[in-house]
Amino acid sequence: MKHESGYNTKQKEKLLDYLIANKSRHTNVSEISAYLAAEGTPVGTATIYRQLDRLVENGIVRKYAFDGKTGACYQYIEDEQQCHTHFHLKCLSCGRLIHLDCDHLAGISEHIAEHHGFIIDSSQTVFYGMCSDCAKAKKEAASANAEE
Amino acid sequence: MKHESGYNTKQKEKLLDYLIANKSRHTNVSEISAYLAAEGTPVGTATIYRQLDRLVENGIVRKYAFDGKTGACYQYIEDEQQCHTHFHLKCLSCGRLIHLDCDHLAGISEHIAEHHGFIIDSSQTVFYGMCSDCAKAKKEAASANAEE
DNA sequence: TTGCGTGCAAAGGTTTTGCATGGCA
DNA sequence: TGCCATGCAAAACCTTTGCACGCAA
Repeated sequence: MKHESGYNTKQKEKLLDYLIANKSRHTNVSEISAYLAAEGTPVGTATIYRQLDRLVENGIVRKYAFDGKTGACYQYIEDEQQCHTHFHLKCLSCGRLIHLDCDHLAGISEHIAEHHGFIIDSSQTVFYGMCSDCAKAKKEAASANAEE
Repeated sequence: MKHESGYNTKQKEKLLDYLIANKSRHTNVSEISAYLAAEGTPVGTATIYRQLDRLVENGIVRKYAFDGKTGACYQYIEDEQQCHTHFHLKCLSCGRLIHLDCDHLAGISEHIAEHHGFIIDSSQTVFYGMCSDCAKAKKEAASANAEE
């Protein structure tokens, strides 16, 4: 099985521990770095990136690249199976990222795979739009500004 | 109607010209910058970003953010109407952008709007994954590397 | 003329790289 | 012991921001 290649160092262990402990959500490098430092095992940024890269390559961790400036996010992959039913919604107004576990949506992947010959990587796919809060706000602004 | 707001400058014009001329594919800032410079109308990077931002806001250009380090990509949106039932598939392997007109997919927006209170902007939303060609190629590579 | 758009340069943030050292196997 | 991983710092990169000047309206 594709597992931790290379040596076992405590940095790598701690890093993986953290990822696993937070597998329900995604983190980023600065969070990881801050945690490890606070935890008593400060790890250099370069090392974190290097380990993360390897973990991603080995399929142990998933990398999300929502936005160039925010920095990439990483998340431990618990099980292969959870991948295809999990999408993300990102609000373009407030920037909120919403995790979406929905069986109905899972059908999308299948539909597209079958009918369009395209395999969606839902971990990389983000639906952009507006969350209910922002939609409300914009609706009001728009009605005041209607021109067409 | 949401069009080029603000003044008409030759920089903006050239930039838009380039985007329209390359509407079949996506470009990035360095490409644009290089082109404009070679073309005899060098435009400052800051200006390109600023104009691009505005174009994106006005719905004239679509912005893709694949990866932090690659930089964002931009693409001219040909027609307004194509947007709301129209999703995009982008192959992460070969970079191909596939336009997807499909009634079934249109239901996605409604489902998410109703059940998740989120309004998808399909013109900004891109499904990332793998096209059939690349999937085939990868499948072979993966089976050769199977360890479990 | 007014004020927006532009350009330059500097700042900001994330990620990568080089090199010497330290630790795993 | 040999080699990989680490750390630090510098570099590279993309993007944003400040400020003065030029140009569109």
